[in-house]
Amino acid sequence: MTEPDPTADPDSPEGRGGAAAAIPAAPRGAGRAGLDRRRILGAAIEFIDEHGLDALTMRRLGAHLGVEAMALYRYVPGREQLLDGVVEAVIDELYGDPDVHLSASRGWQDYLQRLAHGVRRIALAHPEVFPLVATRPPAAPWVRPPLRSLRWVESFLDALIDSGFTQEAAVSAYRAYSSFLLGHLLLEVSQKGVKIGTEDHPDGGPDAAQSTDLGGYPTVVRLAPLLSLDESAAEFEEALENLLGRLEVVLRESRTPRRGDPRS
Amino acid sequence: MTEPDPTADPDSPEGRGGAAAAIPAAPRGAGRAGLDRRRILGAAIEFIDEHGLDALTMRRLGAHLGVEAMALYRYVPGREQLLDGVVEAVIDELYGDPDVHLSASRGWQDYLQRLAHGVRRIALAHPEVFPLVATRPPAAPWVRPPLRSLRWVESFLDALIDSGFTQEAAVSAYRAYSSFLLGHLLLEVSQKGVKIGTEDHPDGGPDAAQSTDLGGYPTVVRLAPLLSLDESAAEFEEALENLLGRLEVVLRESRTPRRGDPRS
DNA sequence: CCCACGCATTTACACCGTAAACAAGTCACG
DNA sequence: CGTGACTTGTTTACGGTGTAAATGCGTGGG
Repeated sequence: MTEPDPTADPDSPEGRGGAAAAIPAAPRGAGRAGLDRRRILGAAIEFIDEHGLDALTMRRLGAHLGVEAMALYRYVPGREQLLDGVVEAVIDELYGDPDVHLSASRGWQDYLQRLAHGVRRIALAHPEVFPLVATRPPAAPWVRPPLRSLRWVESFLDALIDSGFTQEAAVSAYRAYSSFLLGHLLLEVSQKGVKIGTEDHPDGGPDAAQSTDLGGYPTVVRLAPLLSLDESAAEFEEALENLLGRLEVVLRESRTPRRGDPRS
Repeated sequence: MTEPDPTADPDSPEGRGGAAAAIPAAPRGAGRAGLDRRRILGAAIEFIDEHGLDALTMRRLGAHLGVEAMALYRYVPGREQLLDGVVEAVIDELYGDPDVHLSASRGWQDYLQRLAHGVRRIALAHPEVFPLVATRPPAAPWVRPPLRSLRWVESFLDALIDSGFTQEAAVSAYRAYSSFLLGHLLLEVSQKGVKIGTEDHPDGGPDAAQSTDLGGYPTVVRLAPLLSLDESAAEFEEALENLLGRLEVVLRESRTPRRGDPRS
């Protein structure tokens, strides 16, 4: 069952072997014994995925781990840093993804493509966590969401520069790529979250007037089926492809710095 | 003074007449008398802009208005809804922007361009508020950040459809446009917030090792000047232009619906 | 005059993050 | 074995938060 449906989203948590979904937080056999920073972060991610970000509380997370809230403070300085640790841990799942490489051994396009899908996989696996990635202030001024860790930025820049990009081009590519990834995934995740998140409308009135009155917006109403259609995967692919194409142009232009001779 | 510098960012709060910067919350002359939902929302925006989102508390906002916290509850159901009201109010500043039109009277490209810059102006004017726009769950499943209000979505779709886009093309353009705007502005705002936000490093050691050890990231270190360069305005313009170009292609193709004849 | 009503305050409560004191292992070493 | 230091988790306590409920308090109409 769940045989590989060709129309399925390749980055959705169900449509894949499960990489980048589970965090190997508690490799020990037993569950209860031995607190640990990794275990705490893993539990926090699990908790957020399950109950939402607002529900995460030191006390509740403690309870979830079978421990008192204050116990967490021995491994985490405070709640803010715990959240920082959460986004770091989530991003670190990239290292465990066999489809994402740190070096552009098969060309920069392959590198960027794999990286993008890896990040998307993470975003879809942790839709409640991902907004954190976008919101939390970055460590260094230029390391920005969603490629938070310096290691990935380094890898990104190296990959492009090794592939022939100038330094300027690599940096501008980093910016374009980051903003594309962040925007697209944030939007996609927010839509996902709503589609399943809030299904509580217990006031089942007779004809149930929708939340807001759609009265004055005929076009929106008419296009509602199209608007609520979920073609995220295809759109992502297309936008990504477009970005890569754009970068290719940049690269080609940057390779012939002065000579007006593309030689066709 | 502050004469129009050609290199200045046209969307920055200082580089402009001031539209979309001040919210006309309290048109009444006096300050203290008469609470009011608009006044509360305006004060909340002002407060967030000034002290950051985390600092916003019912009690503090009350104090800021010269009133007790519970007084706010007569005009706002609760804190969550207050924040919803804040993003709504911020987005509503678009209506007061003379450079942004609700209809594409001068062509859809002009419309999209003006809208994008209008939203950018708002984002830059309220960098602390804008992440809220991205994070808050949308009212309807398909009305998503950053074009939260149905009225703008309606206007957007109408503008494109009136300009010859098919319904499908208009919807997909809406998605591409939204995600572009959101991603770019979120990144830009987050970078802005850091650049000025955290200037507190009172531990002025002798050689002051930067926050994290930049040891293992030579490329990042080498490109730091480039990475911290702020060319947001130009990048925004370029990415926007590219998006418009892409949409133009979509439009052209969508105008020849079936004939398998691109001719050449 | 008075009283009802709209508006702001006061009070109260459960919950939050976290500082500080405390207890309960665990382990090295004499 | 005793004993002290160290690790780990708990208890207690405090100030702050969102908000329900009761309380005051002008101010205008009968």
